[in-house]
Amino acid sequence: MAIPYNHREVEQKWRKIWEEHPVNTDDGKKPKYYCLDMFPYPSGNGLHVGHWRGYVISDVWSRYKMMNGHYLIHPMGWDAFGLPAENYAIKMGVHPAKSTAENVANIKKQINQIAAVYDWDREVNTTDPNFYKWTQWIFVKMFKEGLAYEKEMPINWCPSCKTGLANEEVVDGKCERCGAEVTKKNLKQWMLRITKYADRLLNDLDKLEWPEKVKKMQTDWIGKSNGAEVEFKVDGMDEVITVYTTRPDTLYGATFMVLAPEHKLAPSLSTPETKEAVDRYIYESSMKSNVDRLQGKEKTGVFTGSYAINPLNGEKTPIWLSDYVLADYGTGAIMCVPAHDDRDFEFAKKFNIPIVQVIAKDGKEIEDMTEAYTDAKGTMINSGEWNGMESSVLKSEAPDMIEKRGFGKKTTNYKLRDWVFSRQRYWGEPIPIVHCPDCGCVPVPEEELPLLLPKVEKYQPTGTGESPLADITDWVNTTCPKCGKPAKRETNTMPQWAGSSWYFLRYVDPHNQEALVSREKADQYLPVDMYIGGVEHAVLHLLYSRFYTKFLYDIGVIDFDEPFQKLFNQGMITGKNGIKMSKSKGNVVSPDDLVRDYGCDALRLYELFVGPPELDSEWDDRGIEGVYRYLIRLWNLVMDNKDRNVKVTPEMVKLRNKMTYDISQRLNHFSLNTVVSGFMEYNNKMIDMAKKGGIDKETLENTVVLLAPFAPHISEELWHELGHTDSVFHVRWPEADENAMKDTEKEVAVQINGKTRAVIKVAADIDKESAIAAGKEAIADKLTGNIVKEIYVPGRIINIVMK
RNA sequence: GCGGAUAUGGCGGAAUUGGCAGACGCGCCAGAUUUAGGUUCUGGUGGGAGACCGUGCAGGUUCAAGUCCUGUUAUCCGCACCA
Repeated sequence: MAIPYNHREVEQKWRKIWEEHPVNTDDGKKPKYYCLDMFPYPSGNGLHVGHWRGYVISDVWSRYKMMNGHYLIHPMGWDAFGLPAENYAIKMGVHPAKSTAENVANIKKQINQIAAVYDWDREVNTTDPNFYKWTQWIFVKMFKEGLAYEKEMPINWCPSCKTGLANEEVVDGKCERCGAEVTKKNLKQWMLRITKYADRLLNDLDKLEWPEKVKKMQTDWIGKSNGAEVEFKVDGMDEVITVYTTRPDTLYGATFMVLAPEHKLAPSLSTPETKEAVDRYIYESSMKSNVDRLQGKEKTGVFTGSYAINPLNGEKTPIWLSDYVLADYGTGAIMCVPAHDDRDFEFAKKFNIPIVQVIAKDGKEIEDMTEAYTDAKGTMINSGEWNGMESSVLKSEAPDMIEKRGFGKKTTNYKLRDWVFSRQRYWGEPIPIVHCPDCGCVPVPEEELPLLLPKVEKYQPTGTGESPLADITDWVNTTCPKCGKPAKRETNTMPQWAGSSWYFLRYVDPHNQEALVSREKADQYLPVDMYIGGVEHAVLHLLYSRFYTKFLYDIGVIDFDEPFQKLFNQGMITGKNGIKMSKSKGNVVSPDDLVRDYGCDALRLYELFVGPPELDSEWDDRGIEGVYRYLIRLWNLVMDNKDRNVKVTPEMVKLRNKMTYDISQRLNHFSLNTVVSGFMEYNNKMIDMAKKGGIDKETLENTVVLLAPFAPHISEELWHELGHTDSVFHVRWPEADENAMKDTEKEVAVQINGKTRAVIKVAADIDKESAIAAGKEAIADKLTGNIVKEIYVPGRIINIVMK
């Protein structure tokens, strides 16, 4: 009796050997392959089986690339600055530096259980001064290029986290982190001019092999629209209101105008009769929170008493105020065409404002309009000189026409806002700026970076809009790098996204003291070929990283302007009934026990086997038994047959090639769940074959090589049991000989009117007539009607159509 | 409201893209081994006595539909007055 499979022994043995003799080596000749995991925030809760999934997928893919002759960049690091780490530290009552270090050590231990081929020499940590030196350096460069600027403005403020937030961090009017309702607060903030890159961020999406869903989300977030700004004179006043519209073709249909209550002209447009109502409306709007404003479905508004002159036809249109117009988009004022816009229609109906149709629907004017006609399809009517034009044509030509006539201009607008970059918190990179009374904002000289985050006793957020750093007078008081006079340091810190926006560059040159990354190494190992992680970063981290990469390209640090060529979003692993795993729900499954009982290899396989990798999957512990049994059966199969000297038959050759073909195909399509089921299926076939007379060594070897990226330890062990001394990971990934896997005989279903009546075996190269004849013979007793049609799909189906 | 994804046995899920629905696994049933339980092994397992019926629901195209078309429902995700 051979030795039974003991996962613990096998896994411990190879873990140690691989540590001493790494399998991923750079000989300077192999092409690189950079496969990146989204680096984790080192949470105190440790890993659950859901975290494993992405790491297993990326490791399988990496090892597969390695066996195809690549040198891997497959690193891991820690996104350790930011709110979650700080909130955790506050909760536990320890300094974030301490809790972060502990959590990193703990999670690293857990990640090592996965047995991924991470190159720990490349490890980075965003809180390491040697790392954040370069995070600060990039900020200084951006400041010098005019991309980082200070501005006082109402920003999103989380009262629970006591810090400002970027637009991207506000979800449904709530804080992305803690769920508290976000309020507005006037604060002087550091901003990054990401809007300057809006067009490139949008257009370059085309170059990327990313899930369409993510591209769409970024496209929508950037929100580009083309249209025109049109100037309306205010009747009887020396004022002009500029509106932005994407539908200048409907200008003749503009029967009123609405300004956001925050519009700077709003208070001055009231008349003595309307003043009270107007002032009250402006005040009430200012008191509403974001959430209230979104929830108020019924439109509200007030007439100012003033009129604007439509520049095309000279007609007087009433000017209203309403909070359905956003102050910070376009010009904060719109022209309203109730006949062709849903919102304007609703407003006009409510306040009895005339509706003028200017695009004919189905060639005519609509009587008793009950909803707006919003398509730009149809001929223009009621539109003076534009009558008879096609609306879609006019829509694209009108901006130029308006520009020529001198009352407006062609304009492009974006929903994307500049990035609010300061946080009023302790645990982040200090913003390397000195405020000098004479010189203004002066960056810390590059050679003085990193500007260290001072150690403090009190790191709790103040809630006043100032960072806890403001209390450390020794640190705050400094001298101006430019003029040498007394000056004060910026006390805000950077958001968590600062480090994660560029960390992937550092992995290829993590110890460089002179540069963020040397140009040689950047050219050699970058960009990232495959990026694997959850979809939750679709518009946060992934947009910011693209922005940073483009900036670093522009200033010549790197020679590419997109960081991640391919992106794969793995689905979430949930608890029973699709409930997200969380400590509070008590449904967290820890990988530790499973590794102990079934081994790393079995858990790796099961992580893949639970379902299609891109979809969410419910975890069920019991299923792991299945893959574990498979490993035992494979082990026994190899052990029982490795020394039998079985004569190779064409069947074995066929099986081997089919297996190679199937596994490779599925792997290339990222159908990793079916790869695992494929291994089991072929294993059952090999066991049958072995029972009947044996299985040849070459087929066993081939199996073990194919399995290696998925279950590295057992594969390595069996590879050596099969008589090899070098690592299985140095074997080249096999190629299927498609000729050798062809069947000489095929099973063909014989149908009558699409219903299977028999299954026959025919020669694979049989001609149509013979096949049909053979089929008919097999079902002769059932051929009772008139045959109308006979269909033969080679190697698959014979269908006799009978009446 | 708009956009996207998903829907297949008791359960997770397969289905070379229009060609034998339910691969593979879990669970369950029976048998063998075992003093017994567990492990392991062998066989069975969509429904129905049956002809047949079966891929969320209703139609359609086709010799043939889980797959294509039209409509519809449910769940999840994203966006949400962006003029």
